[in-house]
Amino acid sequence: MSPAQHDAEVLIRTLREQGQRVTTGRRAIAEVVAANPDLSAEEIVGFVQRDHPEVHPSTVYRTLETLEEAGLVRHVHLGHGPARWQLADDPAHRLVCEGCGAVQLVSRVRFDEVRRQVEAEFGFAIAFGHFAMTGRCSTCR
Amino acid sequence: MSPAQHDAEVLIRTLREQGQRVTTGRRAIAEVVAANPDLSAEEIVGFVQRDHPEVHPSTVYRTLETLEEAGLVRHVHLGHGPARWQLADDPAHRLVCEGCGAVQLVSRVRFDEVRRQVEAEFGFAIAFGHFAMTGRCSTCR
DNA sequence: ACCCAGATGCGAGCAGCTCGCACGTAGCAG
DNA sequence: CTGCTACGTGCGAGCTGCTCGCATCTGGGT
Repeated sequence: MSPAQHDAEVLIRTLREQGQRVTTGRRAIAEVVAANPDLSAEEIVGFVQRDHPEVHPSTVYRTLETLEEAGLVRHVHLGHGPARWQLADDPAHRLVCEGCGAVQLVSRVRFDEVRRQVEAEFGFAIAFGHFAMTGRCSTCR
Repeated sequence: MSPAQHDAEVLIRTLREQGQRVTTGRRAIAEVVAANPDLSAEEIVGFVQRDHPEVHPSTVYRTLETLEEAGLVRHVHLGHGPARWQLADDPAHRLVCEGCGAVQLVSRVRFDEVRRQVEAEFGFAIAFGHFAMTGRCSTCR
């Protein structure tokens, strides 16, 4: 079993443990999100409908919301345009270049020092995640 | 003349210097943005239409775009919902609490150290601005 | 005072969701 | 294995926050 399949299993199992029903659509959506980080909802619809054309876009939106409330996935805004979905325990933070649009993945733990510093100085605990950080990558500077 | 009126004058003058036309609508929009940071486009429409009810919402959107291209204003996303507009030289960065929604203004220069650190480690120049930083304020933690 | 590129009012259109409703099915009780 | 029912779904309408095309108007140079 691939790591992504394993992740999807965990999502599905956790959903069931929380008293939620497991449907074909939910299972397919969990698999797609686990296997493909940073897809938009519309892209997820595309992947899901390859195998399950009957799954409606609104079901995808609602399922993503359910999974997010369950703390299993999260969405992040990389710029204008649709939100991007990923597993809640995705260990990377996104740096988006305003010049070329490139997305640089950086391990979250490498921001611990910055987080500590901001927390000490401003009493504010940054939750890197909901919005990407925008700026200029080394080649665009 | 209030500082905001002065700022508005600078905006208008710079527009004209860039070969753009100065209209009643543009003047009114510049004054509203200079006097009230972090308004949404729709709120700006409201303010402008008090004195100039003929100014159409689409004019406000287009003028904000023009002012942004001229480097005079910028928009920032504080969360879901409409963008918020401010003068490009607004010296504050926004920290938005995910718990209570409070917006904490922090002088940008106080992030210089963080910026330097991230640049040294990841080769990425963070442009605090287009997205606010989300997290938890001291009272919500 | 005249001219015309550029700005505006207006309304249609679009992206990205969100919601209400009727139907269908997961999952539990028996 | 069967039946029940509340939760999930397909479907389409609706909503927010812009964006655009077009005809008309006007700022500002001559």
